[in-house]
Amino acid sequence: MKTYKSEEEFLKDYDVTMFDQLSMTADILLISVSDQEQNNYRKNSKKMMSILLVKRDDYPYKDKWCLPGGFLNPKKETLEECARRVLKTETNLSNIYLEQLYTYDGLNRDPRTRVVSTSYIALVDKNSLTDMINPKACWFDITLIEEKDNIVNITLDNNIELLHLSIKKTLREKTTDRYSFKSLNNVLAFDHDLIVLAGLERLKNKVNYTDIVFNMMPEYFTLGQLQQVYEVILNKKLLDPAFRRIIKDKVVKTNKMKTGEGHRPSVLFKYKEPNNN
Amino acid sequence: MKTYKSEEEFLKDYDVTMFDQLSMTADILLISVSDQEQNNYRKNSKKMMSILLVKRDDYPYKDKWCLPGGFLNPKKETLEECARRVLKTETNLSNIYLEQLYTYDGLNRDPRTRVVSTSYIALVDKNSLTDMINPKACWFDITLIEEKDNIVNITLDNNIELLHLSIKKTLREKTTDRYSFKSLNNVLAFDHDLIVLAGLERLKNKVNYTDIVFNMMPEYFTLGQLQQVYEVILNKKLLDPAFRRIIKDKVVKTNKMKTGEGHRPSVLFKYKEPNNN
DNA sequence: CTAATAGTGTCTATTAGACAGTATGTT
DNA sequence: AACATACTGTCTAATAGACACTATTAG
Repeated sequence: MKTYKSEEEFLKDYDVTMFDQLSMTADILLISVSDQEQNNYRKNSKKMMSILLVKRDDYPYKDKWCLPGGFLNPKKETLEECARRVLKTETNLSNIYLEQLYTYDGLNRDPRTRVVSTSYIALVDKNSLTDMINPKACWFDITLIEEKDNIVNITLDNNIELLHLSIKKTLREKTTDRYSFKSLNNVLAFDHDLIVLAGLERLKNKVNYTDIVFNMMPEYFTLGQLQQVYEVILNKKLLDPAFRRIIKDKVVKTNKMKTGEGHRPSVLFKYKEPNNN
Repeated sequence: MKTYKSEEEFLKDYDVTMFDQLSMTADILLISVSDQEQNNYRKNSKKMMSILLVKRDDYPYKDKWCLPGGFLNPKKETLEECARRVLKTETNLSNIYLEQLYTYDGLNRDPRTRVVSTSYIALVDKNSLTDMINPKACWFDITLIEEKDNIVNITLDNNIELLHLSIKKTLREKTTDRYSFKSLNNVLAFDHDLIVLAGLERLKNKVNYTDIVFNMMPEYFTLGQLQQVYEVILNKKLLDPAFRRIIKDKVVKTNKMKTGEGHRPSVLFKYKEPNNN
């Protein structure tokens, strides 16, 4: 390999056709919270986080599950547009909340050729789109357990198959928040095990200082439902009065009520846009 | 489409040129905090944040300042390795703290061809490497002013030139933290105006819940110096007792002192690794 | 002595956590 | 009436903000 003494020298040598180029993909971690049916008519349905996976029907990684994703057309679209195009074909939905997560670029993450993937988190309210999913796509409920030796176990369940991912986290230089992730069993195709974990952690963090949860909520919701969504994302119980204090400025009461639940009805709320200053 | 019996067979047949390809670069926002000389011998030197820029001496954007960066060699290196290689040629330093910031992929961000850039934040203690900089590179002190109409003005000063960037922020869907950024005057080459702002905001956020500042500190430092660095990053004054409460678990007292400052000497501290659980 | 920063004690205000209580629908 | 959740009041603990005070060096 020729070595360059400066960036300028490197660039001077540059010729589009001379230098190797590469392919890029956009991969999407589509996250939602689903209701688990309850046997007791009185009880509220329990919530679980779930993500959408697609079964690969061709090589490489034939028959493995992976995140929806597709190759970027560099002439025509941005990565986010690419992600939206893929989501459209998978879920038939537009106007989904999308946020860039991380760019994965391991040298051998794709056995075909060098492929760099920019991953996106997408958030939806699953209950408002159940019937529009591509038949090859499937929702998996998530159970995430953090072992104390920095190993994270993630179980994915679609009621037919159970996938068990196991990922090792190693702390990096002077950060307290940056880890190297390594999948111990590579259950999903490519490096998608890592994208799943990174996405869930990002969501967990951002829930506390942003309003992104509301992208996973229907237009009208009860505070109980909202609290359950927070609880399932944060993976811990919250106390009612504290929760209501925290979200009281983010929602507005409506004059609608949710009734017929076998217990006291509750007021339906809407998301309230923050005043911008 | 032909079907394959194994991944090996598939890969043998696979043609890389089947998909459109593109070029990638890694661009680095190298941030440090510098001492501003004081006329009064008694006073401590004031601190300013500064970033490293390089003057382009070729087209496109000839004679404009830009972030150090370079094209990825897709056969041989990851984006982070590419960033480290570029940093090595610019600052002659290895072992710098690097963190992926964002992937920029506007269709026309580079007039030559489609180029997607993954940007990195790099943090250093500038005072321990002043003499090893590439002569074409130059440190610029930063002054950042947030106007109330979501316009951010950034002044970059290298004691010879003054650059004045102006960027408009527009809030996106249900987030409270995600903005679209648009440069109003494109002072730096490519879309580097935006990378600068995004990097500074990221640093400001992460300072509160991570230990990244210590990547910008010398091995031994006084709490006064550390506080000044926090203050210049957060762009506000902190109260001494509160600051000391917050960082007391992150540092260890040494038996060294800093003397000869025209006032009471202060104890030198070191960074203390957190216990991992 | 003086200027300037180093460093600490303590009061107050704000926020988070905990618990117990009341309210109100469905069956 | 009983169940289950909705919703609120209030005490306590923990944390953040503010201010005032003492300490210590070079010149």
